Amino acid sequence: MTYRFPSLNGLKAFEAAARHLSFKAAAAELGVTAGAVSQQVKRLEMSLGISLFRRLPQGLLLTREGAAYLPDISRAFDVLTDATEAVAPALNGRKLSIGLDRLVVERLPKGWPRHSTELESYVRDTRITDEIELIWNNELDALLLARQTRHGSLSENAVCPNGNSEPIYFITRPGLAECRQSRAIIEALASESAE
Amino acid sequence: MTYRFPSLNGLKAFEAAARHLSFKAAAAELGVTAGAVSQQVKRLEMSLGISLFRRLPQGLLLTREGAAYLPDISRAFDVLTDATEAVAPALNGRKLSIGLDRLVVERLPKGWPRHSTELESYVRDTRITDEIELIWNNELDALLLARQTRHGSLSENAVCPNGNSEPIYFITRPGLAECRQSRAIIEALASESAE
DNA sequence: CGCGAGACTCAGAAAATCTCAGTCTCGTTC
DNA sequence: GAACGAGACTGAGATTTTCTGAGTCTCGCG
Repeated sequence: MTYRFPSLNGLKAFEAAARHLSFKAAAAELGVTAGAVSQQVKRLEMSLGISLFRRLPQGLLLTREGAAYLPDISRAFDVLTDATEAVAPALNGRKLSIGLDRLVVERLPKGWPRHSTELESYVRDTRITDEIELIWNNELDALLLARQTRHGSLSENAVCPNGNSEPIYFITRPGLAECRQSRAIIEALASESAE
Repeated sequence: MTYRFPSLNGLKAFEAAARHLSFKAAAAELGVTAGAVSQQVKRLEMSLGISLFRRLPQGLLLTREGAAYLPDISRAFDVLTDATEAVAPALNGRKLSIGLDRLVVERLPKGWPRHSTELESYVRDTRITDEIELIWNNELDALLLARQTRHGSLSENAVCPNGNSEPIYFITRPGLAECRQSRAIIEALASESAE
């Protein structure tokens, strides 16, 4: 099974331009300049060998082909966004699942992360474990370990809680390393006073 | 309406790799190196914040998320290919519609393009007209004109039939200018002996 | 006739992507 | 259990794609 379709960026430009019937508006939506959209659409038209828009002085008009193409492209985009949202909900406001090893649990304040209203809003649940596997499985978002571990290409972040020279290791998938949630947790850990 | 989805090239790599459960095979299918696929998938995983594959020594395995994601992505790709095929059938073996102006008709052999079995397989139909509009409408693929015309950014190709110093102009959409069909027609025109 | 809006074009800048060469990890073979 | 092969990974640099920015063009309007 091998698919034939044109440049996907071109489709994005086409879809937006067709919705707005304006390259300028489409450009604003996509966060690029109008020239970029114009070029993308032109390239798409060339690769398809048909024209999708009629350029009239009053503005754009879809050709018959363009009008026929648009709904299908929109539908495909819907499928993509829905699927993406389902499998990887936008990080906005999502809480992370954290695994803690036994040693770490002893070093954290009682009731962590519930002891802090701020932290609570970043952490969904915790469980006691040190299995790196669970991160690759997406069953956990991150692990807090008291000892260093082999972790392949996961992201590791050593944090020394306030007044303590023993670091705690924050392990997570690369994609989560830089998100607000991770930052907040690491920062909170750094300033936890040792028990 | 604004869509959220990750790099579309990354999705292409993911889809192929997931079907083959092999980056190497996916790379072969996509016509790139395995390293490129590996990088694309990794970037996709990072942008989603989840892992899609488990990398085992025996090969790849989809994670639960990867497995959930795949069918939707495939479906979206199906929609895209079908839509594209519907609106712009692959040029392979497609015949062009040509418009001829009156003067050109007089200068072509009787029964053109039927007089040549080769040409016949490139031209679907002809009609007498000189309206550039019809090309932008996709109602015609090309125009053969005896006189030069303003044609915006359409592709123009002047051909002098054998032993004739008056050129015939072959006008078409940019995307069709270089295809086999256009080339064949232009070449045939060049060697038509004048009436 | 001058103006404004929006699309277009072209060159160069910037970013994304690919290749290439080399590494690493396993599993297999002898 | 050492050598080997397969396939995935990595990083640097090359290549290709895409974007920007400035300037042009067309058209409608006052």
